[in-house]
Amino acid sequence: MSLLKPRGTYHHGNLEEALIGAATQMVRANGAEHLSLRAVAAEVGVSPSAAYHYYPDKDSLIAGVGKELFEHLADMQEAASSKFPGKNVKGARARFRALGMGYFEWAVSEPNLFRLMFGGYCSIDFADAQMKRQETRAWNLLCSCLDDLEKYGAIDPRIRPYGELLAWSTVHGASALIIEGHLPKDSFNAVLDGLELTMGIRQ
Amino acid sequence: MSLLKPRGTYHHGNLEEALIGAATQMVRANGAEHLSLRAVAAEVGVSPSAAYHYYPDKDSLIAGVGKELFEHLADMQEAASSKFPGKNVKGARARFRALGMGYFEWAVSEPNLFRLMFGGYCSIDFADAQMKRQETRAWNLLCSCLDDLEKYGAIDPRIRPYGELLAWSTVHGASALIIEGHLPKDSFNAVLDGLELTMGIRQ
DNA sequence: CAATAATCTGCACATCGTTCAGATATGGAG
DNA sequence: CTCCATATCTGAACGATGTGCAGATTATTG
Repeated sequence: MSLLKPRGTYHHGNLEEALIGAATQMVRANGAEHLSLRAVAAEVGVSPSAAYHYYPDKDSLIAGVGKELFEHLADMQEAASSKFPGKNVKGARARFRALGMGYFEWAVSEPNLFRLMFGGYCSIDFADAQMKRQETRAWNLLCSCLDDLEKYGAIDPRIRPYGELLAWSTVHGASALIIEGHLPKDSFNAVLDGLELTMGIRQ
Repeated sequence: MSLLKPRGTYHHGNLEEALIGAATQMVRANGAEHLSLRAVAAEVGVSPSAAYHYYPDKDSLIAGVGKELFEHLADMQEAASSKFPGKNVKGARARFRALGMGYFEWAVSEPNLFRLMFGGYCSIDFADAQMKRQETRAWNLLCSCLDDLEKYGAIDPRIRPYGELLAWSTVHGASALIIEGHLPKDSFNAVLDGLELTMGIRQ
């Protein structure tokens, strides 16, 4: 199914997903604050009103984009983590680093999408079951990585209970601050180094 | 000078600041994404075009709000820090905690303003000299607090070089994640506890 | 008091989100 | 195959928005 409706036809056939796809690309390029529902509809080859059959308003469309992005982020985290399957200290440490780096690189490479997800642009209910699951997927990756580190004695056990909270907050905060120009890009490596050092993560 | 232009008059007398003031209040209440330049002008008792004498477009007005907010944040950090002037470990530790808590409480009490500052809503050039100074003011508070901790031997010296970066990233990240509903509000205390623990900050 | 500059208004335009009546296609029942 | 209910989409319209411009009003300076 293509995004653009074949001309001469009346039914698109794939509108709901096509709208999300086009909206995602336009947010990616111009930022969520400049997204125009009319432009999205035009891009897909459909009248503006057609969108209202699938999304009650523009905010819902943006929320739809956000939901897909959170799935995508969880997928990426899984991919990053599974690149280092080693069942030993080295593997666990590599996974930790890959999770943090993956998060940051996603943020830096797609700042407009990252802002949409975390900047209050999309009104997603994160208590919602389906949404919770996506967040939990990524969260669990981090937890089990820390569990592994603990199992191998490669993390300070007094610190372990704070692990997920600290790691996510730090990595997220550094990513956000760097994206917005408050910190230089190359500081992220130092952040990861510092995080490993402070959490007592060692070879 | 009041915000509202006295009726029957032609010149406002204080438009530039009045616009910022009204805009700040409206962002505070409804979020930057719903700010209307026309509504701001109306609130101040002036025609929409009048605003264009002081700000070339709506984004610049929002940027003006942002600049003031960064000044305000630095002021608050100074106030929080100066509440604990003790020239000893206890004082330095209290300052560290107060800086983090102040940052978080500001974020939680004014999420819309916090988003405007850090969510990519305002296009501020943080390389700009005046802007740099405000950020540096807050940054220096953190640095000198960490310097004090080091001086009193209350922080792991190996970790010290990462201190500012880690503390700001972590506190900012936790604040942002909590505001957006990704983490529960009460997790911030744990974040601060964990931060002190991992950085080796001790009595 | 006169003239120049600063400040503000009124109107216009294109664009936007959204609504709604009605057009068009699809799929199932007879 | 035909007919009809239903899903899907169009077109025109409304009010609101950001912004530009010509000109009105006030302040300031000589």
